[in-house]
Amino acid sequence: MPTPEADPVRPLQLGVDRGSPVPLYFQLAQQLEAAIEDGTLTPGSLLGNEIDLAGRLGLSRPTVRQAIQSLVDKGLLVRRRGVGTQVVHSQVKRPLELSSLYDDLETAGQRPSTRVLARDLVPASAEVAAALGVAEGAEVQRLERLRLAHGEPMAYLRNHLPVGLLALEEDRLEATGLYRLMRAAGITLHSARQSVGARAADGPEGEQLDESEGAPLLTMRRTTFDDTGRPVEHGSHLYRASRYSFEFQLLVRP
Amino acid sequence: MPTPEADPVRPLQLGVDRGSPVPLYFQLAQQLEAAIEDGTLTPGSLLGNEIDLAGRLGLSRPTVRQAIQSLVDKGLLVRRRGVGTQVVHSQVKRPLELSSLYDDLETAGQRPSTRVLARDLVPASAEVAAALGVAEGAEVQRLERLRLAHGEPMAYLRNHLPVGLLALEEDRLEATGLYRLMRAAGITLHSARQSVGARAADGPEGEQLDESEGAPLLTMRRTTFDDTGRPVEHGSHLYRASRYSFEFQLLVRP
DNA sequence: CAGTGGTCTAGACCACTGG
DNA sequence: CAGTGGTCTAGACCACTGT
Repeated sequence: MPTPEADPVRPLQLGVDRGSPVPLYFQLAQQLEAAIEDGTLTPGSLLGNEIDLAGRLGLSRPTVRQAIQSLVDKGLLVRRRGVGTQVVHSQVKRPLELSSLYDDLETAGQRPSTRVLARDLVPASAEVAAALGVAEGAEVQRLERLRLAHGEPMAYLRNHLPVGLLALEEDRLEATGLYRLMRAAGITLHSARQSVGARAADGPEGEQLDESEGAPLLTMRRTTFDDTGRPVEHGSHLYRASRYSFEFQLLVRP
Repeated sequence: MPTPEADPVRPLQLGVDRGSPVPLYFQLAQQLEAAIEDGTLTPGSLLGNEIDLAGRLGLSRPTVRQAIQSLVDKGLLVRRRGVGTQVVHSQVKRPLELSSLYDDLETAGQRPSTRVLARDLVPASAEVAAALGVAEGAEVQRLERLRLAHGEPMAYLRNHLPVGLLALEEDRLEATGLYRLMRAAGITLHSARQSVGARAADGPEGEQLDESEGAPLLTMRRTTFDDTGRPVEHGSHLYRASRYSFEFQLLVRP
């Protein structure tokens, strides 16, 4: 067996700008990522050892390691002790953003729109209370929307939010997604816990979504947290299975 | 508004064993994680600054930072410049492992079992070829199994693997999950790309799964990659929606 | 302003891999 | 055995936060 794809760095132009406010490790990471994306660094190729790379760039080894580590975390590089650092073999697409259905549809060129069905204060059910960390029966904001693409219904969205977190203005809700409103309000979304299942539509649900009774629906419950770990939203949504599926990526943490 | 929950470290017993082969930063991270889990470090409490912590433990600051950073990556801590490091407010459960249905069921005490329906070599379909990175029509290993819990069918599992990757012995397939076999064979699973949807069962599917025709089924397609980015498995599975849903966590990468 | 985390340096020794 | 990444140290300066 030949040695693993020997292919040290060649026409690879690396260099950092010490005048820039962008951290050096980040500049390096960006350049490496770009080189991987555009094929200058081919899958399987070795990166050359950290010490040389640091010397060539005029950086210290920890700084170079920080850049490399960030790409390892993204799944673009693999490190093996005694071997070296190589580019992964197949381009593993990056994990999906925590995005809203609205953004997903817009990205896909589907011309999304929203019809607000309800927007009021209600007492929290047991499920909502547990998700948002409030007392059962305490007031929470409720939001029910129908999401359409090309004028056709795609999903029935029901959300609950802590009171006072966000001003929900109807015209803005119809023009964009909930997550974008949150980000615009200075909320840093951090993580979400989701549960995806399926069930048959009952009569009224089917009518709202233009499906017949008994048609399969995708169900999604999601609680979203900000960067301090506080829950900022709980959703319980129904999607037409004929029109929508969830795509996502799992990463194994070593 | 009072200052954020003031609560410096008090009865927290930290200390590292320099004789241990376990890295110092890892020892510290484990102790902090345990303190968060058992409530010694309460949500919102501040950790005290890194310099002090390092001095108190006889470690350097970078080592302490490495420990803290690993917990930030896990979503257990939040750092804010000028403020400090605090424990997140709600316990965000850790992201799910890349686990097999078999393990999930076993963990839930559901006594899983497996019936192997097919185990042979077949030409790759377009979908399988694209997922595994082989030519269309090239030979791949096929595996079809019925997964049961308490003797009741839960899912119909169809997998395709590159030839020669793994010896699939029927008795071992019936006693455990595919992922555990892979790990035992020295394959390091790294990431997976998934797509989850729903559709109605057709006649034969319903019969296999003990559901009537038209019953909602959860569908899952998944391609799994090892740590070099090479695809090691592609699955196309059907789950009884009445018995199963997917739980997972999304993390936003800053 | 004082205090925090964010970045960076220039070394060191160790553990593992491969030939 | 030589070469790699993994870990660790003891400093330094900067950027941001709150009062």
